[in-house]
Amino acid sequence: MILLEIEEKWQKKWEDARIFYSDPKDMKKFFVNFPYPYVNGFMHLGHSFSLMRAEVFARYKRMCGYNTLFPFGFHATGTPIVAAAERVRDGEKSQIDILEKMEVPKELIPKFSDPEFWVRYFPEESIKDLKLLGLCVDWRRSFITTSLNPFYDKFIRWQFNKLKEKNFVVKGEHPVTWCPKCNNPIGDHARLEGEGITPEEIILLKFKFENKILPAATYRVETVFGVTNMWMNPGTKYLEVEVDGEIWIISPVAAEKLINQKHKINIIKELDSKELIGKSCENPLTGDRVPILPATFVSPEIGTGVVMSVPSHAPYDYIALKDIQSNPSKYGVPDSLVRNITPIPLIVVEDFGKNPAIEISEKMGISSQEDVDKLEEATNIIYKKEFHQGILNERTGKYKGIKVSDVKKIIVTDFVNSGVASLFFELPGKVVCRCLTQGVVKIVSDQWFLAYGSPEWKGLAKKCLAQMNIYPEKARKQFEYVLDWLKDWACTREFGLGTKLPWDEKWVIESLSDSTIYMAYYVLAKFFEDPSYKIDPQKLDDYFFDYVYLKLGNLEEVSAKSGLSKELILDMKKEFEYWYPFEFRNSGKDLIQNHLSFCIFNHAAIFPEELWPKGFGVNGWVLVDGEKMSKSKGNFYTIKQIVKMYGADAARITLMNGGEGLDDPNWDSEFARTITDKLKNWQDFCIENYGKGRTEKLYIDRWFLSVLDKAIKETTEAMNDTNFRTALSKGFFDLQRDLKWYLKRCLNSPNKEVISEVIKTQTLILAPFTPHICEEIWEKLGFEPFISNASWPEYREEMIDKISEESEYYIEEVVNDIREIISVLSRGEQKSLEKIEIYTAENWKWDLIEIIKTKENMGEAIKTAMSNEEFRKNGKDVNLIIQRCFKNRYFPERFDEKEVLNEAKKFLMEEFKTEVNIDPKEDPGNDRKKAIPRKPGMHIYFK
RNA sequence: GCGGGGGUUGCCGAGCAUGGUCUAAGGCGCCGGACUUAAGAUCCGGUGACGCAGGUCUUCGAGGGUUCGAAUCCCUUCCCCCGCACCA
Repeated sequence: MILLEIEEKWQKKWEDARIFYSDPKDMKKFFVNFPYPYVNGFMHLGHSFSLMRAEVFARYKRMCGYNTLFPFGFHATGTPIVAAAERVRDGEKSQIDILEKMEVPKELIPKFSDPEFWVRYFPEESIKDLKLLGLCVDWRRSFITTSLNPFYDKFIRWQFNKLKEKNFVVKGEHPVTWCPKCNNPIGDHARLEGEGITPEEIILLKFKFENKILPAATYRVETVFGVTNMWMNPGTKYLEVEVDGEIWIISPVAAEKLINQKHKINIIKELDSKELIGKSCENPLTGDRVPILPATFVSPEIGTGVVMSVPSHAPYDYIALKDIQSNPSKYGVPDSLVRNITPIPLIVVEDFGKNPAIEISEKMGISSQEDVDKLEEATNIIYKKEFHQGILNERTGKYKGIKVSDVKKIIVTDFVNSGVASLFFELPGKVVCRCLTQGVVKIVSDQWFLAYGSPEWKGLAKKCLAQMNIYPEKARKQFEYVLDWLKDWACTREFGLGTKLPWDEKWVIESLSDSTIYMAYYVLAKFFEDPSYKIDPQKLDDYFFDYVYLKLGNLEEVSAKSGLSKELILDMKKEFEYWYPFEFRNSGKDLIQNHLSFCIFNHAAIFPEELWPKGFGVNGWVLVDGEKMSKSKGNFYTIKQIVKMYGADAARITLMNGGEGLDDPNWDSEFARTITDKLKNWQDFCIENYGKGRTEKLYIDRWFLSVLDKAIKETTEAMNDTNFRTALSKGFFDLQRDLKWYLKRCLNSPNKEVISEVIKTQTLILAPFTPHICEEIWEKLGFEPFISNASWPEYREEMIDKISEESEYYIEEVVNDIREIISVLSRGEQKSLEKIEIYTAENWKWDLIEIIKTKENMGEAIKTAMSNEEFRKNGKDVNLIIQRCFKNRYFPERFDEKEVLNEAKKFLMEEFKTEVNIDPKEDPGNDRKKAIPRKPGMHIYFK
């Protein structure tokens, strides 16, 4: 059963009482937020974990006496929605399927051909779903991004003008994976094929051929010193092309690529490779003349279709060369041309001989250039080894004696500067756009960048990070690394929803760049989203945001320009000054390397130090019953579905119990299914027991109060560190177990004060996790609504009582010992007991422990003990006790064992359903002698 | 390769900072029992091995070391996961 009715009831009450509508007040504040979701679908389980961490923290802080703000926006910036809308318009089946699978009402689907409809529809639906979860969000502040929201649009323009003023926006060019049809970069998510593939730099080495250039493409520039010949594919056409004033011979595909990579080209004529094969060209570095030979492994699709041959270090080259040397006529070249070609060793690696490619080919038994799998493997092995360990030999001239990994960059720069080489970008694999077009590399010029690579900006960002709380602290290193590693970020696109770049309106600001400081916008959204303020966005320009956010300009002027009253403007300003900066922003760990770091950078650039972010939380990715969530696996759930199946409280607590830290949290369906009953039982228990019970005080009451206080302490610590699973574990599951033990121990007759205290505390601890049922309990117990606004239980050091805990632990151990003896003796058979006799340790044994506990070591302890005559009488036992204590470094706290046992006597009798005697006069088995402090002797009699 | 995080008893997952009550919490699963006409749920007990009196022996990726004592500290080694971007 689930608790939908109760949930609805309280959600309505919260809304009616507007308790989560947070306004500035004369009290300490806490601002929590969460990266707004992209509105191309419903919110799902994947969002919900990160979200719930913000939610639980917000509720917790509220109970700790903070005026807490938790706003929630929606992100529409970027290309996916526009692209998806286009696909709907084109009637593309796969896209319509996606919408149908999401359970979008069928009749609405045609409307999704308009991007604006997505932007209206999904935020509305998401808000409904999130309300079902019982979030403590101030919904007045919700908004969408892009120019569809003119206020936000103005805000982003302001932000970019600020960045520009500080020279943090710069112009430049960079290579991207590009779709020629969509005329846009193809991000990973927009690919049918080729995820993770990015442009790689490859070097074109300009071999001279007649007056022309034969550009050989290679990842291994350093091997140019060992070239023995060139390879061209005998079966394909080549082109003679004018490239930047030189004549190049390259494959047709390569010519296309050059156009996209900012080269001016002009095709002169087509060439048959036969016109070149058999002739020779000149190595631009060594001046050697080398023959051009045919090889089928050369692909015209990759690089330039021209490959240099280094048989000493490249297995492909070696095998092809061997093929051709063994049968030149088959390849149509004269024997004289190839007979004398011998591999030229260049790179020295300890474990390899002179010609590693030959060795490995022989070892792996590679016989033909068609044996692609083995050749790839061999190439990889050699490449890795030579790159990391290889040292260049004398043939490489001035690079001799240097490690390949150290010298590679230098060589490239040298070659490019001296004009013998040219940079080129290549995709190391096939990329296919969602529109089915194959991706290419394009060098985008006139591109605007956020200069995250700038050292001064990095400096500010690092300073910002240093003053932040990172939850978990473990993730800080990751942030430090990212701040260092980030380079300039291309912040504009030619296509998609968003805000236009204020000074260059052909560009739209890209989605990760318009979402960096918008937490400050929530503060104003309260005003912008409320039409009764009659704010005209057209009148709000930079001067306005300057005033409200940065205290620049003067009120008179701002009021005059904006047409807003001074009071209103001051209210906005005060609101901002009250709430900002934010204390906690939580997201998945995947956002560390972009969004969260960008957030740091942009705050550091625009705002003064006191307004920099105060804390980030990051977490892993939700697993569903141990498996990755995915639509294809059929374990993909929206928030709506989850709430329907399990209820909001169950969903919330299941999420928070699923994990913490950077590990992937796990949604446990079994837990979700069973937890509601447990919560319901708790409710019943509370109602049944609150304010009832005996007034007499027992040991066990003292014990439980101590345990309760410890639980509060540990739970509070966990909550403060956003370790919510630990908090649940200590503050709910452990506490419930202790409660059970307590009830058992007091034979179901709890002390009135104690039980009431526990009920109250436990319910308060649960409130951030399962607020609905806790509200219900709170109300039933007669407290003022709302528990959401009640105070988190306070920990009181003086309630911790070590002696009670010790003595209770003692009882537990007595029970365990009795059980063990019974089980050993009964050997699986059922035997009934006649009686149990327990003998506590004599007083002198306790005295002994008091004396030896302060001693440094065993020797000293024995010495001291034996100086006392009474101990000396029992020398053997004294020795035993001392040994035990020192072996475990454990000296029990003294308490009256007999008294404790006597109080627990009824319980023990109940537990073992037999007679129990404590310290009986008769001791036929001489069991008392075996007793040591905290470990009584005992004798068990069977019938 | 670079950077980060990990390898714990059937599984999940604590513990490791501050070495000793650590055979190592808790959950799940499994076994036994109670309840029930029965199933489910719930509750109790067990769940490394051996043990006819509360004990003994063996385990924390692997190997070595420090220590009276190591899951915890040090060294070596193997393996796994995540990120490395132009994007939500």
